[in-house]
Amino acid sequence: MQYSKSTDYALHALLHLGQSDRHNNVGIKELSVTLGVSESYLSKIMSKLRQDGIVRAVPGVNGGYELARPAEEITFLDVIQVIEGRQHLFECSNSNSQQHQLLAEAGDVPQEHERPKKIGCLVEKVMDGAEQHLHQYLREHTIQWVMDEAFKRCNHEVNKK
Amino acid sequence: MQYSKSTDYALHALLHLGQSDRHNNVGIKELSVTLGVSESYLSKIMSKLRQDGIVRAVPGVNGGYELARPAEEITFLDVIQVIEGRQHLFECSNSNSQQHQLLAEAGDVPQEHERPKKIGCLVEKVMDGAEQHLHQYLREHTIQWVMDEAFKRCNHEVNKK
DNA sequence: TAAATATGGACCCATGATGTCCATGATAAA
DNA sequence: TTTATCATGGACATCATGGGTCCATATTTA
Ligand code: SF4
Ligand code: SF4
Repeated sequence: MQYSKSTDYALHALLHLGQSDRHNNVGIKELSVTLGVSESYLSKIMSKLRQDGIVRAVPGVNGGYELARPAEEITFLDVIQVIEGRQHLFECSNSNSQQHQLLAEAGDVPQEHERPKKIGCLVEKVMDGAEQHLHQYLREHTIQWVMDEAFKRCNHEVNKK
Repeated sequence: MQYSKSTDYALHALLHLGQSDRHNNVGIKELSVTLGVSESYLSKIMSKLRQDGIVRAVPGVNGGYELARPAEEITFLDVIQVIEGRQHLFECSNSNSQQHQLLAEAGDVPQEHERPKKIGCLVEKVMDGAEQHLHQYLREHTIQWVMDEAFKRCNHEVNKK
């Protein structure tokens, strides 16, 4: 259970776009040599990012990519969800087993008025809770945050001299 | 990016063991029909759980599995790490690219005394931080917790009548 | 128009998840 | 001691997905 390499590439590509000047779009070629990934593969990733409104793309001579919105509005969660999809971390695969009856209905039979009762599974409750915590943290960190931190470190390094 | 079905099965198997009486071990056959999974496959999972000290197994007539320690000491994180492994959620795959130089050294050259400086990557810092939050939540929820909640619900249902 | 650039479909390969089957070993009951 | 019961682990089989390449096409600017 790991994030794919594509997520790695996407994050680094966005960081490069962020560091480049605004309104100065950078082509797939430059991104490719900077990240050390083939143009073919990287273009697939950039295409996804464009479809989800993270970057803008302009074809033709001197074309390329640029961030579609300020770097402080692009969170890690945004990027990850574009690449990895939005499926839940945990999805029950045997809700028709005997186990399910026990856990979901807690050994009791609530048959009045035929309500299915939608109590909500306890296992999913834990897993979804965990996922929420993960997502909250990823939502609080943006591309801009990384660039800011890098800048601070740079200054600190200079002051030490 | 999703937890595997094996994790699902492992959790449910442990819940079943927890609900069964202590010192009354349950065989792979019973687990198999309860969860609706083949004996062959489920036994692979139970074997893993045994190797990591989550359950105990005794062969022979009237043999089977039982929890190796109290249910309140078996966390969701324990189970997940046994099945999914202990690799990090994010592992950098291109630390020799040009990007890396920029981010890890923040555009500066700390060449005094040849220290590699081990500053720590900012991207990994975010991802590992997120992973810590995820793990913390999973560490706080145990097999016993699920059983307790199910019990509460059962009581609540009875009181309403 | 021509060169540069992004887009998207078709395809390939390696790896891992899921699952089955069987030979072997260990244990307790008869 | 014998035997039925049960767990263990290796060898496969199958399938989905990640990771990646190649090429034909469309779009834009010089
Ligand atoms: S109790 Fe929850 S996880 Fe278990 S089978 Fe039912 S829905 Fe699935
Ligand atoms: S900056 Fe971090 S994530 Fe990026 S290449 Fe270096 S180690 Fe990897």
